[in-house]
Amino acid sequence: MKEKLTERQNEILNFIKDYRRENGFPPTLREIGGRFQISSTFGVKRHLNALEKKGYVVIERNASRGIRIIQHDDYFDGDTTRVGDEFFNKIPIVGRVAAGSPILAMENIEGSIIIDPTFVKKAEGAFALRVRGDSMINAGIFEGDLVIVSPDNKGKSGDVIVAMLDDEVTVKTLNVKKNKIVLLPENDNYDPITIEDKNSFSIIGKVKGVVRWLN
Amino acid sequence: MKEKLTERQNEILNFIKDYRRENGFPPTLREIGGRFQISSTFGVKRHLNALEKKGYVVIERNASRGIRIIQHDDYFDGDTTRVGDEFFNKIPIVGRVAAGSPILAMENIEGSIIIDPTFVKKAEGAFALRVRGDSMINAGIFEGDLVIVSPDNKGKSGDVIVAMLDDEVTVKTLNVKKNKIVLLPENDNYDPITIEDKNSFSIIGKVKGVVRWLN
DNA sequence: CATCATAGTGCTCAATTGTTCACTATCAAT
DNA sequence: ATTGATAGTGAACAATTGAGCACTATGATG
Repeated sequence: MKEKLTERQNEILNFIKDYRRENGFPPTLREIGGRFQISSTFGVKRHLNALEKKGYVVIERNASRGIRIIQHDDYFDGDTTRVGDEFFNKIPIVGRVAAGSPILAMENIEGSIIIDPTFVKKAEGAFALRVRGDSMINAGIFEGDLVIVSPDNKGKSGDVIVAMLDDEVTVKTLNVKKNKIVLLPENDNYDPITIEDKNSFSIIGKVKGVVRWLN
Repeated sequence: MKEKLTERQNEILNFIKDYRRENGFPPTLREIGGRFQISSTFGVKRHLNALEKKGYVVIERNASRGIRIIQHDDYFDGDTTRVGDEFFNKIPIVGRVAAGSPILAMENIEGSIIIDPTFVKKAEGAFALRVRGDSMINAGIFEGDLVIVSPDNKGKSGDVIVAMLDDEVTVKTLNVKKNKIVLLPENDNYDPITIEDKNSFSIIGKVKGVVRWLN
């Protein structure tokens, strides 16, 4: 079993994976540093050393961009299928969530959908949620749409996120102020929701995509 | 169409692919030269330049190992893949369409996307079109979104369709009146378009879905 | 409080790597 | 016979990139 990563290390590992998928080769130390405002290559190098020690990557000594990513086992099991160089990706569709039940509980699953693996990976634990209500129409998210949710990413201010609020699942734009969390609907008929009781609130994940089928 | 490679160029391209698959990153000029007993990096570089000119790779200037391998998919046959009992579906993404060119011309294709075969089948000749402009925001279709288009289905009144109008591709709601075709934008800032000259107008297909990726 | 792991700065240095030049050689096609 | 595309040498140079050191800071833990 692999050792657990710190928050920072996990961010950096994900950046390396994304970069490599987009460019076909891994980033340099300075490119990683640039992304995270780490001005010293040494700071970055130590993160890589930590990732290597914990078994997530292998670093080629003195080689530029010499980062080998070690695939997690769970990348290959379950519903991710490898065909040649491509990964096909089947994620569950969550329909109406029964109050109090874990969102991915069997009773909440209404089916599955294949999603391009360029965008979300099964390894991220992504799932699709069918949207109820019209509170996000100004963001182009309508009743019945599927939003693709990545629980690995809890979102930052301005992101569209899925949250659990008083046993209900809701899609809103996240707005973080100093000491205050506000959920913004994207519909003038609804008011922003200010989080008063942090115990009855949690962020499930960031919305990474929207899928709609007509007729 | 891609130009033919020489024997040597083909060997080198294959080596780069193999190297990348084994190591997770592309080789350096000297590593390529080492494999083929080419002592000068310049000799190797010129092979890469040739590969780039012929459209097989893209070289990142001054970047170590900066070799991007361009995938040459044949979009029009053999891209439905069977895995077990499931069919996976890869359809081309059409970006900006050059005026006067057929919409699926190679120069218009910017990539491909895997779509759940439950919704659109390759057999329908479906493709994805990247949306330009904001004329459909009230229908939840934004600039940059991908609309999934089925050319088998020319749509009926009330459907969102993709049409070719005066050498331009446009997404609108179709409205058929007796003896008149009107294209309705879904944005109050735009006016409906009444088709006067049927020669400069044709329906490409019906929009069967919308896909949007955030960040 | 002391200790340890994590995280970062600013800097130097060495190694790696890409770029370019002038020159040679082969082969196919004009 | 001359031209053009391909293929390669050897060297010098510039740019990128990784490695390492001394030092600072924070939070968790015992």
